[in-house]
Amino acid sequence: MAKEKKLVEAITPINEDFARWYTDIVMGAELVDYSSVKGCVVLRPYGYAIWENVQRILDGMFKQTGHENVCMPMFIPESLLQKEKDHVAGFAPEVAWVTHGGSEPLAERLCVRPTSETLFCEHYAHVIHSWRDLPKLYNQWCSVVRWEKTTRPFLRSREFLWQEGHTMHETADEAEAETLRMLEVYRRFCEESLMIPVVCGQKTDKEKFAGAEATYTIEAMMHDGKSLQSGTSHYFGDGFARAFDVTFTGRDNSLQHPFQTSWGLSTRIIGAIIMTHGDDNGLILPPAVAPIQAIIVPVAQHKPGVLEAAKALEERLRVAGLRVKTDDSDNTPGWKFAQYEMKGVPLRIEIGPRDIESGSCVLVRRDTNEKVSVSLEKLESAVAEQLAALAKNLYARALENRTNRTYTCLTYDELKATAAEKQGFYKTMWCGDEACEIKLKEELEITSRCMPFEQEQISGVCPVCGRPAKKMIYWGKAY
RNA sequence: CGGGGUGUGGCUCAGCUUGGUAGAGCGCUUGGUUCGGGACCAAGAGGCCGCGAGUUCGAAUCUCGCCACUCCGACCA
Repeated sequence: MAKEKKLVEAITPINEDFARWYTDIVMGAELVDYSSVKGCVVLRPYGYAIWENVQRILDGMFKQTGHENVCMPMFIPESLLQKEKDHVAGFAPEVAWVTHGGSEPLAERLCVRPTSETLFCEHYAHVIHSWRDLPKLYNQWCSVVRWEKTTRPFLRSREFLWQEGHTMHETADEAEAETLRMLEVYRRFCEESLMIPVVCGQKTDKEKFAGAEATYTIEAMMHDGKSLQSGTSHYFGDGFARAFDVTFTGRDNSLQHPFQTSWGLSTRIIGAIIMTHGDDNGLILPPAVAPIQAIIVPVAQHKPGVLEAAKALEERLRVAGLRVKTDDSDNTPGWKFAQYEMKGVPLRIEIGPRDIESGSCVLVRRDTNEKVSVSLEKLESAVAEQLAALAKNLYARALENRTNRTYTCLTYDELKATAAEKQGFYKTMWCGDEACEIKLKEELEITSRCMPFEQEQISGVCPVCGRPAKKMIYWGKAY
């Protein structure tokens, strides 16, 4: 009993205070540490390793779609940032400025990039001359800075890591297709690697990216029913190209502006993983990005043969291509169990004298806590099966949560009552007028999440104003 | 940027009301016994009480200012 009490004290229960639970997990699983600059966190080895796995998988997908990585400067001269007026209006309030070099004031202050559209455009103007130079399919992995007022690890920090893809195309159709193609890459990554179901759709004009013609999003629902924009893809038309004077000679020998896209996914996705899959015992990591996919815990490791047996399992699984570790520290097995549950390791492998005698080991799934004893001969296949089953279950659980928390509302009163009582997606029709969107934000404190690609005709009218509806839309509260 | 909370060994906090030798638990180090759900015993190390001014013979404690972190809102990826 005393032991159980201690376990509860270690992490705030998820349904008691979700925000505190989140902070407990982030610190307890050793993902981050705070630094002396507000909103700038240290990504510790375990947290950074998750990001490295995200990078590796996504980068592979980008290579398959023909994108090349580049590295842009981190400073943007003020005059360059100001060339596209919607863009600068959107970002100006939250940029950090460099005003001095050493002790000398700079002739022109430099902004620390909040995003790199302007830098890419300046560069594209130099390297794009002919339709034969198109498309340009670039991506960069970097950090950007946005001087947020309040901050939370992964969800909202002043400096964060991300990738930003920036492409230029000969035609509008081609650029629009690219925008949607990359959104689909994000969807596949989230659903197939992270086991997070997402709603794909378009943002309203109010919520779209500063300077974009259209913004598309993948929205994920967290455990508590709040929404998290997990990746975005923007279509710019030729607006930036015009503002930055990017031109090329077309097939018909006329001077034209290329059409542009950009798309990004950040370390915020780690917040999504935590808040989608975690539970009262800690983090649960999808196997594809787990730094350790299986943790081997030797039991009674001082007894002859135990550690050797554990190391033999580790070696076999490593050869089979798994990220695996043996914890041979002198902490007790119980301590190790709790520790790796906190860190979200998908599978635990216990091996002790009893197992060695019977030629087996014990596998324990992090999601269900199910224990199975497996013959050592079948180790590799059993581990693979358990990991696959866990991944499948993570997706199913997350989808179930989203389904249970998606509410269809036909009238304003119904929407008001639901938004007041239940956290989730509120599915309604919408007339398309921003006035209705603003009203919902002011009166019900909900914002539009997206207009899903998969549309349904759930009624004929907008519940806010009663006029004919154009689209089905999801509303919610967002992180 | 608005509202709340908190700053005391690495961590969680007590002490402050009523000024007078800086404490506890956990963690850490060393040695020993343990090991199938957060072990136990013993001996140690470790603090300019967030920072700066005041008041006072004397400040962790009282006064003023500042800073940081954190939570809840508004905004973003």
